[in-house]
Amino acid sequence: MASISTIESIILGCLTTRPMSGYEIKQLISLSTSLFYNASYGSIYPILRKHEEADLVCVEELIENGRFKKIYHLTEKGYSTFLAWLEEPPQPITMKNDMLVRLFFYNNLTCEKQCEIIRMYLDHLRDFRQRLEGIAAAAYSDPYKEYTLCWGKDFYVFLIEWYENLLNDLEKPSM
Amino acid sequence: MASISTIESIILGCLTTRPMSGYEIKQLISLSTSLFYNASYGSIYPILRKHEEADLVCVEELIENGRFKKIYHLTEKGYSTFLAWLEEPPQPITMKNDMLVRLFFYNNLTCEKQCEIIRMYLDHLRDFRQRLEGIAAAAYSDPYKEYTLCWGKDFYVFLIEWYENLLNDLEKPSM
DNA sequence: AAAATTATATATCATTATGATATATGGAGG
DNA sequence: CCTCCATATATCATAATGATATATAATTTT
Repeated sequence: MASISTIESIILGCLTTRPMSGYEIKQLISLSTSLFYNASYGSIYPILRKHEEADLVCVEELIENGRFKKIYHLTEKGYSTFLAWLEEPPQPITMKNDMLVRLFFYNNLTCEKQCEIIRMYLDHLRDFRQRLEGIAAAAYSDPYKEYTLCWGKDFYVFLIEWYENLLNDLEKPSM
Repeated sequence: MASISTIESIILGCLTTRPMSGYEIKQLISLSTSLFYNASYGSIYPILRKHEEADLVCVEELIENGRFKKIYHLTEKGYSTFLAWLEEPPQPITMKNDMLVRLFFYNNLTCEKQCEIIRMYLDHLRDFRQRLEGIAAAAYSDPYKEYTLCWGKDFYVFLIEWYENLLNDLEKPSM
């Protein structure tokens, strides 16, 4: 039995909380898992159709406030497929972190320029962290969702401290 | 002037150290930036051709030990394009971290199963960290490459500590 | 009250990137 | 001698992104 992908699983996972539309799934992902796993409309809509064909979800078409809407419901097969995925071994973490790529090649830049960019980057990291801190963990339905929110906050604290140390190092006059 | 992408820049960046083949570029990326930015052959070879057409690199075709080889050299235009990229503002970090996706939906699993998976995951993280620690920073030509290696090690220390704390939390009998 | 903007909602598409596979040769070890 | 691994280039189906198109409802601004 061929296993399903992470994005396919996230979509099923969203539907374990309640039936919702593709648009609502995208919204939920954006303000919950997007920091560690994102998905675009260009993935979500085709996967929902694929899930429907595989009987993992079923569709309820309705008109709400004059607006056409497709509500996706998780089937039992969809739920058991999701549970099976949950127990599969996690894949290695991959990342797109171009600030570290820049740092890797920083010997091509003057020290002033390096520090200027890192200072700007730190501002951005602190801004982002502030926005994360603003999200109330209590808004979530269970402790696991709080844990992952907490991971995001901890990760940005790690990044900020790391770049602060780097800046200290670079600003220290070398011997 | 349209800017170049991060992968396109990494390839130019590799060529700032010395001229090399597509195969060598892939090798260098695999054991240096891959942790925070990876690239596959399916990206590298087409980009090298694109760079050649844009005069960012030039090609030296040769036969070494009877084996056909294309050595790519960075042009001046290629170097200035790379320098311009270095000063551009960094993009937000994106990630594929499916362990956190699993955690996000862990209310669907028994506590024993949760702990079992996290313990296995911690083993994997510790293994990976050990392998990272084995890479000698001294092998690198400049301190910036050491910094990024150090970031990788620090990131895995962060992850290990984070999941150790999580495991403690989950194993603690709830009131 | 009209206009503009934002939110809801689905869908598609060109471009980008991955992961796998194909092809071929040299070198090392059993 | 044969197998396996490293070197080396290339392509391709599949996946995923980011942007755009389309349309309507709700809200905010002028």
